[in-house]
Amino acid sequence: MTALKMVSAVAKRSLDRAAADALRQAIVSGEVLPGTRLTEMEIAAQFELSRGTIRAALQRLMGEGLIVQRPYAGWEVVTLNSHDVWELYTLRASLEGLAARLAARHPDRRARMEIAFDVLKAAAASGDGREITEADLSLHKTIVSLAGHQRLASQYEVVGQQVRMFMASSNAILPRSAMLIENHIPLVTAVAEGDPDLAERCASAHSTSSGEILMRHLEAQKHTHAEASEPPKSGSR
Amino acid sequence: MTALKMVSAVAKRSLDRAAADALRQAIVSGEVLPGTRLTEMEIAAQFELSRGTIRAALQRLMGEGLIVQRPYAGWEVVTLNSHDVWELYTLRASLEGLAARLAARHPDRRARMEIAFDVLKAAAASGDGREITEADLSLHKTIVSLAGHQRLASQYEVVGQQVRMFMASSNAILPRSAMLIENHIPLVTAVAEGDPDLAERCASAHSTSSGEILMRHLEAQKHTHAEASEPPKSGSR
DNA sequence: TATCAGATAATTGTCAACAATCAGCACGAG
DNA sequence: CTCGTGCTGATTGTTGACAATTATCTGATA
Repeated sequence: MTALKMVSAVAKRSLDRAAADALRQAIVSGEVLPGTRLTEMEIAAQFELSRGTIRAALQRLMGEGLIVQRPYAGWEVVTLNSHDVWELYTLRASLEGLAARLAARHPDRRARMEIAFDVLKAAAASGDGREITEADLSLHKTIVSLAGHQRLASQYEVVGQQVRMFMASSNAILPRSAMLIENHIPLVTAVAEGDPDLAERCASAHSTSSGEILMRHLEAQKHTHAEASEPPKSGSR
Repeated sequence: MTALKMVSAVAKRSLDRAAADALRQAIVSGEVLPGTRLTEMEIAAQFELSRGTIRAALQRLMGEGLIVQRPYAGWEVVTLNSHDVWELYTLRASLEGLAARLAARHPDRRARMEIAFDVLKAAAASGDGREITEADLSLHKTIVSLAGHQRLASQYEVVGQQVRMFMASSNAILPRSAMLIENHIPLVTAVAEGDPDLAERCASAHSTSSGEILMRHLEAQKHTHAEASEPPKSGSR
C-alpha cells in the first residue's frame, strides 16, 4: 500500500483528492517546474493508481489554474509570463484590499494581528528564508481569515498558489528582513487599529508593491536568460 | 444519439464538459432549484451517459460552487443564505472595482461602453425583463472584457453564476427601468471618460448597492416564507 | 415510546479495458 | 530541400463492473 493510500485512508479523503494534493504541493514548491509535461499514464504509474483516478486529480488542478490540458498531448504545468504575473498581483491586491477592510472590523483583530506579526518578526530575526516566507504568508492568511469570507479565502488560495509556484521556480529573491518588517507595519497597524479604509489602501499598496518587485525580477531574468519558451502575451479579449 | 452527444461532437467538446454545461445552465436559470438533490445514477440515466462521465461533470460544477457533495448521499444544489449573498456581492464589488479601474485605461473604452449602454437603454425601453437582465449583464461583462485580465474574468464568471442562480430561484425583482439606467450612468461615464479612481469607486458603489437590494429582498422573503432549510450562518474561521 | 444495534440498500470511489482522437514522424513527390 | 499525405503510436475520453462506505430503515429492548 503506497503512502498516498495510507494518508488518504487516515484523512478519510478520496484517492483522487489525495493525488491532487500531492501534485499541487510538488508544483507549488517548484519540485515540478512550469512547462513540465505530465501524462495520465506516467502519473498513474508513479502513484500506483488508475488513470481514471489520476485524471480526476489533474482536472482539479486544471480548475485551480496550475496545469493546462494539451488535448491528446498530455498536460502541462503553466508557465507564467509577465502578463500572468501582472494579473496575479493586481487580483491579489484587490482581494487583499477587501480582506483588510473586513478584517479591520473583526473584534479579535488586534490580538490575532499582534500574534501573526510577532511570528513574522521572529522569523525575520532568524534570517531563515523559508521561515520568513511561511510567516509572511501566515500573516496574510490571518487577515483573510479575519475577513470571515469563504469565497474570498478560496480565491485568495488559488491566486496564492500560482504566486508561490512562480516564486519557487524563478529564483525570486526575498527582500531584506528589516525592509520586510517595515513594509508590513502600515497594514498591520491599520487592521489592528480598526480603520477599514486605511487597511484597504495599505493592503492594496502592499500587494501592488510586492507585485512590482516580482515584475522587475521577471524583467531582470529576461535579460539574463532568454526565455524561448515564454508564450505570446495575452491581449484583451 | 442524444442531443448532448451531437452538440458535444459539433463543438469538439468532451461529453463530461457538455454535461457540465447543460447542468450549469439548468441550475443558473432556476430550472433546477437550490436544495435539489442530484445523484450520479439519476443524472447519468437522464443524459444517457456513464456515471464516470457524469461524475466528472459534477466535480466541475462543485469547483464552481454551484453544487456540494453529500458523501454517499448524493450531490446538492447549493442554497444561499444571507451570509452567502453578502459574500457574493462584496466579492463582486471588489472584482468590478478592479475591472472598472483597468477598463478606464483601455483605448477602446469609449466606443464599447457607448454600444453596451445603448443596448441597455433599448432594453429598458422595451420593458422586457429578460432582455434588461441580459443587457445589464452584457454591460458589466464589457467592462470586465476591457480590463484584459483573464483571471478576473474567470472569477467574475463564477461569482456571476451564483448570483444569477440566487436571483432566478428567489423571485428577485428588477429595479424600475428608469432607475436602472440612472444607476449605471456614473459607472459608464467614469469608464468611458477614462477616470480609473472614479470608475473603481462607482463600480464598487454600484455592486454594493445592488447587493444591498438583494439582501433586503432576502430579508423580506424570510418574513413571507419561513425558510426551514436555511443552513446555519458561517462564522469567521 | 424512545433509543440502540444490525442489516440492507443506496450511493459514491476506483479500476481495467476499450474507443476515439490526434501529434508526430516518415516517406514520396515536386 | 521543402511540403504534403498517410500511418502509427501515444494519449485522452468513456464505459461497465466491482469495491467501499454509509444513510436509512427495521426490529428489539428498556
